[in-house]
Amino acid sequence: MGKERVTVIDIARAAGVSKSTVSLVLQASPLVNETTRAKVNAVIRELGYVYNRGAANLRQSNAKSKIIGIVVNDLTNSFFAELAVGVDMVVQSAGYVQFLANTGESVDRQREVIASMREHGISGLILSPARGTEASDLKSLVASGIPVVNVVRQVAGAKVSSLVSDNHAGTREAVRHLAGLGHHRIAFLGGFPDTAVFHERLQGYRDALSDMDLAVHDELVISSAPSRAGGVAAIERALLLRERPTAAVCFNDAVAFGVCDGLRAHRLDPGEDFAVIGFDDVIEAQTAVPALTTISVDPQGMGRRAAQLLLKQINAGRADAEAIVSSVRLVVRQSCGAATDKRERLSLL
Amino acid sequence: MGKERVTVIDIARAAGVSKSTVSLVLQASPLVNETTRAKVNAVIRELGYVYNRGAANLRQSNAKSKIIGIVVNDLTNSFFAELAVGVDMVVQSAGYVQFLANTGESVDRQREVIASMREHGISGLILSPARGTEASDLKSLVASGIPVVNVVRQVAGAKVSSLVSDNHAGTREAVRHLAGLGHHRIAFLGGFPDTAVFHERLQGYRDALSDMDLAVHDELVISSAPSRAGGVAAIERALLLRERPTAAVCFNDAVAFGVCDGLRAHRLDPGEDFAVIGFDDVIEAQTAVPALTTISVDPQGMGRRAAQLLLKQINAGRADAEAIVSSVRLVVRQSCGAATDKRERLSLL
DNA sequence: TTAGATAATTGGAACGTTCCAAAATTGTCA
DNA sequence: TGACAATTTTGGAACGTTCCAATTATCTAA
Repeated sequence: MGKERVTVIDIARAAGVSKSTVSLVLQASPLVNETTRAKVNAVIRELGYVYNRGAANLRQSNAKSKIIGIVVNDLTNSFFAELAVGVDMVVQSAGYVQFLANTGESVDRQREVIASMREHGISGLILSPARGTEASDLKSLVASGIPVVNVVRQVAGAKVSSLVSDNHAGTREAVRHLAGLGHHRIAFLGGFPDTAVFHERLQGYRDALSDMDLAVHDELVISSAPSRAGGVAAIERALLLRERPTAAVCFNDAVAFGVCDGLRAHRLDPGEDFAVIGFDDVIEAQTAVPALTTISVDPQGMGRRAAQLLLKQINAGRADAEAIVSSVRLVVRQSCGAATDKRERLSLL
Repeated sequence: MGKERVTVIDIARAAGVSKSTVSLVLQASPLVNETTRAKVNAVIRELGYVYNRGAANLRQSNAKSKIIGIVVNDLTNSFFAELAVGVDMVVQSAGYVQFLANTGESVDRQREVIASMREHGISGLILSPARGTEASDLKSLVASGIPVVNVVRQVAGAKVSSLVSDNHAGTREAVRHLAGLGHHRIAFLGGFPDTAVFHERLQGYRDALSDMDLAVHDELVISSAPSRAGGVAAIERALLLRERPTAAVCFNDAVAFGVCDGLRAHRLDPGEDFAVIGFDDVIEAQTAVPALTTISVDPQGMGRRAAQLLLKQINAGRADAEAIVSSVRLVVRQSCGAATDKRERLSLL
């Protein structure tokens, strides 16, 4: 039953008009008479017609496919899941649909999925590049005139727009806050040192220490995987130091949660005995115990802004690359030991 | 530069063959001579040709589009993010690409995204239905012969395959384990009571209590949003009871984490003073402190199996609906107070 | 050498839509 | 009523691919 497709021609026949008229109705063209439109629409519903976008954008090679691609490097990290949700929101409401793929930090996989998306005729791409992505990986894509917006990470030398958070200002503010609370041995924990993001955040940390006339101790910078497990590992090493730190700025929230876990495993109370600050403000940050003080980058908002930027470029035909640095703000909660009230947490219940 | 598309005809001209031959090369047909194939492939690379799938599956209306759709009801829940990653794995390696959309539990949004996916000619759909989805919402989809696999939640009366976890056996085993540890006031916390999943898990809880000759106290069943915040709320209410429970089986891991948070807020130590068991085994379950005892449903594995089931149906032309109940197992960690070693956690570092 | 088989190649037609130029219909006003 | 404009409608061509039937090139063996 219902095996063979209902086409625009079937509709035309049933409604007693030409296929061109049906096409105009489908595009909500003002050229068609109201009565005709109503009749055609009725037939469309009756026959259960479904529009064939493949055929459509075969003809209109300029006005593209209404698909935008989004590829992220780690979907299991809730930061990226939320980013994707933010993108989805604006993209949907603009009548586009999103193709989502996960690369798991593999540039090979990334190449495959981008190729596949091109074959499907995406009109734009939002990309959180896998580690090790080079400008050449994106070259043919941008050469073909498909707008690309990089998020979270930049790719050096690539002529594409980017939207990254102000990593330098973020860690800088975090360190200043901790120093203001009287800490002077502040660690920087987690993250892979071969990424630009890591260096930006680390530099913010270093600059803030200088600003506050505090010494920079290299042994207090401990890199690790940017994950919860990595956070546990990093704090373990930090606690082995002859002179222990009393506070830490973490590469991201996942690391910060791991650090809290590790502290507890040593019978230390995060927020009381040791101050912890994260980066990202993922959704769990406010409900965790202790609630996490963190640099808020608002992943969903970032996804929304990236999508808007991309749509702007798609509509503009070919806007030239712009680099947007999205500002961040410190959200003070319990984990840095400075919060004075519990209202924020309780209001969630 | 590079504005106009390179087509199969351009390739043909440049390689000195006909477009039909190029087409055969693209399909890796054995009919074409090795030398010709090599030459054509060289030209393809040289001119930077990209395959136009839209045009292709316009012609071959039977062999579909190599797109599979996946729509989930809450992508910010890491369970679904991991499910999507699992689906992506097998779908990618079968040469398909995945269209992912998030409904945020809205049936309206769900209707929109499914319609959009149909227009793009998906060859199959994996669906974790939004709350309130009815069989009629899927009717025209299955009538058109597109295979659908429901995951996590079933839709009553819908003639589609489904893959759900054995909810009843899961909570049953959890309760038995707690009873075996000597608990006899065991709560069931979290979840929306208007879902089938809730009832299945609740029934497993009840049946296990009966099995163990324990009384079923209705006040120990406290529903809430299936989220971390919901877990906090549920345990708050449980601790207000005249006769407090000493253990809880939670609707899912998110609730369980919230319960741990809530316990700590009352200076109770989860695992020591109160036993907590979750459901799902999300990735954080093993790294959390205390590591969460939970019913493992292996979200990635479930995604993989759902994708395999779907691909099987796509290839079979039209396999009839099958309902698979995926078995679950109790993973004992610290949060139920029964774990004897820390090796599992430490091995992660 | 050639008949017959096999291997390799090829030109159109077709898929379902949109666009274009042109035709048909309706409306307006002197 | 006729002439012109404005509104609606329409038939084909085109988009980039695959399929089919048919053609051409190459091989085999008597």
